[in-house]
Amino acid sequence: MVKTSPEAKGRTRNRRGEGGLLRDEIVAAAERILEREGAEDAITLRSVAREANIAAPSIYSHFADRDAIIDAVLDIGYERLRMLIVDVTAAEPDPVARLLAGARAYAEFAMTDPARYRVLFGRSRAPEAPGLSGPPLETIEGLPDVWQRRLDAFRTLVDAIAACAAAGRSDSTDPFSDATLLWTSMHGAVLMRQFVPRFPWPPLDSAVAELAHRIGRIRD
Amino acid sequence: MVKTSPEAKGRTRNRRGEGGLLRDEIVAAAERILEREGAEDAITLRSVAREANIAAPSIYSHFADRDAIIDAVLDIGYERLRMLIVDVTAAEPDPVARLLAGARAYAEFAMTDPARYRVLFGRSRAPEAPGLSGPPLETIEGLPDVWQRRLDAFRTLVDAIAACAAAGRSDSTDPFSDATLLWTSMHGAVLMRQFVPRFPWPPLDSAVAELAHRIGRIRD
DNA sequence: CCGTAACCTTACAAGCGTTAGTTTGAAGAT
DNA sequence: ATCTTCAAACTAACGCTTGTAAGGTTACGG
Repeated sequence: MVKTSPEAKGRTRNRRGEGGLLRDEIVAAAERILEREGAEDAITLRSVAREANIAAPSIYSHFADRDAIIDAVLDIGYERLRMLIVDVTAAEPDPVARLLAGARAYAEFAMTDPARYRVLFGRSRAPEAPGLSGPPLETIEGLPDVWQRRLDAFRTLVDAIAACAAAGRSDSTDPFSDATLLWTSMHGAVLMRQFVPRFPWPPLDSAVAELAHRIGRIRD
Repeated sequence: MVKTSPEAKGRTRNRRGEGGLLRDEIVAAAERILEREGAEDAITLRSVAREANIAAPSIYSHFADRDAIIDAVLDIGYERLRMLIVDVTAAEPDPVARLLAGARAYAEFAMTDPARYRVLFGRSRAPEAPGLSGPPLETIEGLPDVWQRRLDAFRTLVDAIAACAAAGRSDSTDPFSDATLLWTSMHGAVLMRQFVPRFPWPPLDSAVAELAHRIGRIRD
């Protein structure tokens, strides 16, 4: 019997050599679940399999285990965030405007897709990727490759503040420290908004702008 | 059969009317698990029962369900934090010193007991307590009683900034907004430090002091 | 010595990650 | 046009943990 219906059980087999197609569908399914359910542990082998209309063990052809799926979701997420910020900042010639645009984009990313953001930057389970724990490093250069890519957005932030300072628009004497402060502050701002939505929050945009100005020491 | 507990099975029964004793032991067990495992979902009925050397269903005499246990842990946690801040700030006559002391205490609480802090302010699962979701409110006065108590520490922060402004030590014109910014910023600072321990973080104390100064608009 | 508070054992249905073995059907060879 | 092969999917099942229901036992206070 030929199954062409996409909803029916079982999947029309991929062509030879195109098994990788399913891999992408699995990740996409995992992302859909994450966005819909809003919690990382809603991503189970079986839920992903259901979502992708697949038998659970079929996943093992493409991923070593459950964590590998989540890692894939993570990588895509970090890349998406990086691209978003690059896109938004590249167009801005003015350093202050660039800083603000980047910060706003970061915050909006977090609020638009809260579950994904929480997985990216607040994963509760096993942040035991090599290099995540251990003694603190002198510079982020010492972090493993995975984190180099993951913290690319942060580097953009450091540069943005440094550019403001170089242009005489900011009093920052330590762009790295100030970027760190600004980054974590925005992190807290978006997470708390997600956690207590009914709190009388000021608009996120103005909060981000205030943080950027005060922490980034922007001249008025 | 594997004995996971050093204690023999079964519990010496409490006296009549003292069943409440076990209730406290259950909560204590849950707190121990949370601190040891570092994740909220390590608190299961059965893990708590094991930790308390109790049969799992015995918990139902004292708690309606799993969530009720966590709620109890939450309530204790919020109260502990509130007390800590009250203790630390009550002794300080100088408003700026009081602000700094309170902020530092908050941050230290979060770093000393990371798992508990995350459950208090970053609970991933079902923040569906009445009033947590829904339309945003005009003031925090509209939040339900549970959250009134829970946000007591925040009120202290608003007052502290207002006191600084009143004493001419801060340029804040909107203590509520500034307190909000400062609160969420500290939240982000501690969470990120927990999430990426190897990042070359500046000392938490100085980060908190910087945030308090810049966001609280403390005069130099 | 009874009633009942306090705690117990047993059991169930779900759901999980994972392993093992089997079917299917398109690609390439004959 | 037919056969062969094997990647890509399947079904079945194991062993585990979970929350919870139902009902049994023990020993203290009246």
